[in-house]
Formats: sequence, C-alpha cells, structure tokens
Amino acid sequence: MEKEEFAAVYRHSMAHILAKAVIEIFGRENVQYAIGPQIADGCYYDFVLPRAVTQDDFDTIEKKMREIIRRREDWTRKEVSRGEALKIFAGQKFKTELIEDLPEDEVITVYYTGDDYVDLCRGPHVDNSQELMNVAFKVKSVSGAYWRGDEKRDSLQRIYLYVFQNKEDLKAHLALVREAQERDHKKIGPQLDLFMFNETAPGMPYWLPRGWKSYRALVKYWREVHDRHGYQEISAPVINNKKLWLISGHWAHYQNNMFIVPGTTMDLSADDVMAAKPMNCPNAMMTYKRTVHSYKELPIRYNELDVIHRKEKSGELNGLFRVQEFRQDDDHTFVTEDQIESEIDDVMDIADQIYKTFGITYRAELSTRPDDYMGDINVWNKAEAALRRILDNKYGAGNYEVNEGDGAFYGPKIDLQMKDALGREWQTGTIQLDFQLPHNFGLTYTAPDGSLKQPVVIHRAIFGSIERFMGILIENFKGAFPFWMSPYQVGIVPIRTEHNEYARKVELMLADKGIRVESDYADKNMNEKIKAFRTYKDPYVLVIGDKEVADGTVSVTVRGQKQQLHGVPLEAFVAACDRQNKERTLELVNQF
RNA sequence: GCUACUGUGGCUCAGUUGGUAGAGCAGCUGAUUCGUAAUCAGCAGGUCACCGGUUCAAGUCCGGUCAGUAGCUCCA
Repeated sequence: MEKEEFAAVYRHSMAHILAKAVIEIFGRENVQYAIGPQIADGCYYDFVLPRAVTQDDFDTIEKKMREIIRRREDWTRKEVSRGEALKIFAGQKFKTELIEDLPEDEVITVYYTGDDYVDLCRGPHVDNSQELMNVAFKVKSVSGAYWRGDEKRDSLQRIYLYVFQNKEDLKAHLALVREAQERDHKKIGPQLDLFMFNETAPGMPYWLPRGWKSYRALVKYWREVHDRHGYQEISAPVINNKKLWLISGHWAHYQNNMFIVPGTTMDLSADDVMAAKPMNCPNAMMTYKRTVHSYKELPIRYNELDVIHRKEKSGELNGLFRVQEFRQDDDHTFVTEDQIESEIDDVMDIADQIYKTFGITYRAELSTRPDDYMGDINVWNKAEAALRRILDNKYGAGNYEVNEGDGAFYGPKIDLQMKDALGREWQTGTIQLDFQLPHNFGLTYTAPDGSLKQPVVIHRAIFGSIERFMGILIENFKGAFPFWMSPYQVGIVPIRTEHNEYARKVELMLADKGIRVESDYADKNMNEKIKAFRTYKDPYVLVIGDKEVADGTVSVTVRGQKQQLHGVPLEAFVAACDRQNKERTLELVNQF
C-alpha cells in the first residue's frame, strides 16, 4: 500500500476510533456525531455533546482510544438499503440528514467497529483495530464548527487529532509545529520592535521605526522593479462619496465590509455619506476615465500602494495575516484584448523575479468561468485560452492546478501560492482579468478604425497585501531578514568612549552608501551593546577598539556565526555591504 | 459573528481556601573603563484590560464589555 493511501486509511479509521471513544465516554444517548474526515496531519470529528470538551478531557479521550484499539475488534463493511440505514442511525439527526441527501441510486455502506459502533462511511478502513496499534496519535485541539460549514446551522464541537504512522513521524511533526510557533510573527514582531497593535484600532498595525525601515526597503524594491516594467504609480482618495460605490457595485455587494463615514447630518441614508475604500479599483477606473485614450497608449499600468480598509468580523483578525487596514501592491492595467497574453506574461516574469529574491518557490493556479459569469462568452473563452497558453508554456500542460468555475464573476484569474521555509503555503499573488468594471464605468479607447472599444482591466498583485507579506517574511526568515531588508543592517559597538570618533567615521562611511547603521556611543559595558544589536538580529555587529582605530579596520560578527572576523579593512566591509544592498543577496557575505 | 480559552508594572512570569500586589530582565542613578550573548550596588515603576455585582473585604467569586489566542465561517 502506498504511504499516502495508507495515511488516508489509518487517519480516517482513527476518526472512527475517536467517535467511538467519545460515545463511550459521554454515553450513546448523549452524543450526536456528524462527520469525521482525515486532514493533512490527522483527522477530526464533529459532535454535539452535553457539555464543552476542554483540555482536561484530552487525556481521558486518548486513554479511551488506546483502550478501544487494544480490543482488536474487527471492522466490517456492510451494504444496506436506505431504509435499513435510517433505522441503524435512528435518533442521529446528522447521519439521518446525510442519508436522506444521498442520491437514489447510491450504494449505502456502513462500517462496524466491533458490534456496538457503526458509522455511515464509504471507506476504506482497516480490517481489524490491531492494525492501528502502532499508529501514533494525540488530541490536538477542540474548537467550534458549524454543521456543513453553515453559520446558521447547528454549532458543533470539533475534536482534532494528530495522526501519524509511527511515533517518530508524530514527534517530527510536533517539532515542526513548535518551530512554527517560535516563528510566529505576532510574537517576533513586537519582540524586534517591528510593529504593534492597540485596542483602539483592532486589526490596524502600527509600524514601528524598525519595522517601517524593512517595510520601506520592500516597497523601494517593488517600485524599482515596476518602474522598469513601465508601471506608473498613482495615489487616490482614501474615502469617497457613496456615489462611487454605487457605480462600482460595492455599495450593494460589499457594504458590510466597509467603514462608513456619515456626513454632516449623521444620517447614513443621506447623499453626503462617504466610505473608506476597501479596494483601489474604482478610483483607478476614475483615473483612467479622466481623458480619452488611444489604442496607441495601451497598455496603461496604474500601480498604487494606498491604504485600504475592510471591516472584518472580530474573530477573523489574525496578526498581520488578517487586518482591517492594509496596503495592497495593487495595479490596474488597461489593455486591448490582444494584449492580454503578453501583458500577463510580463506580470509572471515580475513575479518570478521578486519571489526568487526571497528564495521562495511558488505555484500558479488557474480559476475559470463560474456559472454566474458576466459578459460575452467569446471574450471569456479567448481570455481563458490565453491564460492556459501562458501557464502551458511556463509549466507544461497539466503541470498546474485548474479550479474549474472558481473564477470571479467578472473574469478568470491566476492565483500564485508561495511556499515558505516550513513548507506552508500562502496565497499571495493574484492576476485577475476584469470585463465588468470597464463596463460599469463606461471606459473606452479609440481603436485604429476610429471606433470606441472597451479595454480589459487586469488587476494584479505580487505580494497580495504588504502587511500579510511582511508577516510571511518575518516567519519565513524567523525575523532574520536578508541584508537589504533588515531594519538596521549594521550595529556599531565602540569599546570605550575614546573609540567613538573612529566609530562615527565608520558609521558615516556606511550611511553615505545608504546602509542603515545604528551605533551605541554610551559609556557602558561593550557586552550590553553587543547583546542589544544581536537580539535585534542586525546582520553585522562591528566592534571597534584600540586595534581597529590603529589599523583602520573593523571586527565583524556575522549574524548566526560565533567566530568573529578581525582586521577587516574598512573599505572592504563597506564595499561588501554596498554590493549586498544593490544585489539584494539572500545570504550574508562572511568573507571580506 | 460562533465555540473554547486568555488578559497582573515595557518584557517574561509568581500570587496559596477572597484579607486590599511580588521576582527576574529592561529603565534610571552611582561605581567599574572594560576585547565579544547578562560587572556590582542603589532607586523608581502596577487604578491587577474596562464597567457593574456579591461580600466587612475581590487580582482572586458572578455578570457584562473590549482586546487577543486556537479553530469555524469569510478573506489579501
């Protein structure tokens, strides 16, 4: 049996063991059991129980599960009629609903574990519980969930299990989980003085001096790349009268996520009501619309970094990953239909270049026309074919995921999923075609034959949200940014105050090259100074004493290395820093 | 918004069965003038998230609010 196939079988089987254990603990008549699928690192099962399960119950549950496995019970598969199935699960509302929803001709199978536990299930499963004897598992957590994911339906308790083939695999996975917790940007961010939150502005990050330096380095890079590719940066109002949102459709479809600003009367139905923008598109449309355009001008690429606001339900906020105020590395490119392919090709080049700078791999997914699409089906077909051609050329046909019918109603899209240092995937970049907004805003350009045509809009972002991307980077690098993105790149430690003069000279030489330097000229123990810069994860810490002053050198401690490099010529060090800044190298230079 | 949980000085944490707050680090002052991740001494710092209730007495119990955490739903 293949490893993955086996994982599916034992994880799914462990879900049944979990359900059986919970039923034995709480009593059959007190438990409604819903569904229990396997997931990436184990499985879960959803229940309605007489009381809340807490951490204190985990041990009891695990013990009961072990006891059940030790019974070495047979698992029997049985095909039953709809009537029999309903009888077997009489009193179980979720199972009953599942059975009733099955298609008429579906063969219904149930699995017995021993003779007292039965579950509605397609299988496959183990033949006897003894096959699970070596499987390593642990109750991971308990949380709330909704029946069939619908917040209007029953609220369930979901018990999660980690399940692995053996103890070693479970241990390795738990280590990975711990590692992820240590990298948590919500922890590292405030520790390194990168950003903070305050309860008066939930989900709206304060960027602190150190964090803002990194943020600016990232944005500077973004600007360099896009300027070179013919992008023109714009900035537009952050709040607009609701008139704009009526045209764009946000007032009708997105109002719940918008921060509304009442006018003088405080009456939200008045004409002077404004709203903070949740997206940049409408103002970009207005910018395009200010004048007439010729086909000769296209593509027109308006990129922007304005602050946008989206009101979220309280429990949905999550550090920098999910905020209420953020900036997208946004762009709206206006093209003719014929330009779609070459333009998107260029966007993919930009994405390649940028992700590569971070040493990050990514993959692309295509989402195609949904049932409720808008616009001309011929335009859709042409656009989708163009997107497929691009992805075929890049990855080879069939080497990328296609989510049929998952596109937006206004156009198909390519999403870029990046993979971080721990192998976790994040949705960052997106390239979306839009046939709808140009229509709503009545955008046109003059074609060669003198007729007025409608441009296609490409919405695209490489980072997605800069805030989220910063969060991902913090976790990816564990706060130890590449040289070019580090808040301060060099920390200078004069040993005694008489070394301050030379230290100041070193500082100015670096600063002249645009290197971000911090120095501690205070009259205090050098160990304290070194410690402070190291905890901030400065890439290089320079120690300056009698020898360095006399020789015109610096002593360098490279981040992550114990051994210090003595007698590095000052010019060589400055040149190395300058080069790393310009080339945006990923690894630190440790030879000068 | 839902389920469970958390909220004590800048940070990490302690606070016993309710009796009106304690440590280390950081900070400040002084001493040390120092060669690589914690030199020594002293000082200062908290309406125990907020509001209300029970009680002679609440950081400790109860209710509410806010913020946050793990998930669910939603999403960049």
